Amino acid sequence: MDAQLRRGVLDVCVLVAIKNEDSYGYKIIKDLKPILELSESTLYTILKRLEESKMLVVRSVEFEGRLRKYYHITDAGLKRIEDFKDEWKELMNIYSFITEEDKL
Amino acid sequence: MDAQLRRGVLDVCVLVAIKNEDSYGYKIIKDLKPILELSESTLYTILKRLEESKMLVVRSVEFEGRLRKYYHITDAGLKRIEDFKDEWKELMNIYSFITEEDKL
DNA sequence: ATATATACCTCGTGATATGATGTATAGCGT
DNA sequence: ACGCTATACATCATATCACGAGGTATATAT
Repeated sequence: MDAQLRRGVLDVCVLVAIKNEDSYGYKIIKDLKPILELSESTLYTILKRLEESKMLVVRSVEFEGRLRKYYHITDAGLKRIEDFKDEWKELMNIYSFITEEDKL
Repeated sequence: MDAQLRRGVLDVCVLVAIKNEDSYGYKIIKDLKPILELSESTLYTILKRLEESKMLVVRSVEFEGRLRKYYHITDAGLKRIEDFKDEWKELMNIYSFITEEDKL
């Protein structure tokens, strides 16, 4: 998929991935794999940004000798998902423009 | 609309705006206004990029003492629009993921 | 005269995704 | 014992991109 189009949905997908159950980096990548491939460097960048913008909070847990950072969505994060749905409507208008003009 | 989401459709909208009839910068902005607001700096950046990637070709015309640069879409430009439609299908999958997970 | 519309252009900035690279542990096969 | 793979985190450099701010110039209307 086009890189630009992808960027528009990346952060929302990550938020959705942790929405119903707190999750951690490695698991998020595996869970999203069927929908959207993303590398670790990409994900951790996004997670950091989402944390800075207070859309999620982090909690570190020791698990089998390894560190795990569990991410939990905040109200702001939930709102981001809702806002995305509104933006999608605008995007549908643009899509209609693209396909209808194309028919002429 | 979210900046990232917007980026995914900007160049395709510009291509569609010149698809059926050659057009020039100022006119493209006015034509796209009901669909998508874009500034001159944004548009000219996009036009230059689309020219560099050979999705359109340019022809300069003197009109009432002012310079006009008419943009004409190429086969590569038309293909870009078609590719976008395929990408849209992928994007719809992602959208379904976002809305369905959200229901749980 | 001045403001507005037309029409182009460039530069600097901030935001972003991504590959490359690094650190460290657990577990499994040979 | 050794190497490999999976797990799990992190950082840095780079390239791409939209956009505001600012610049140039002409025609027309007030």
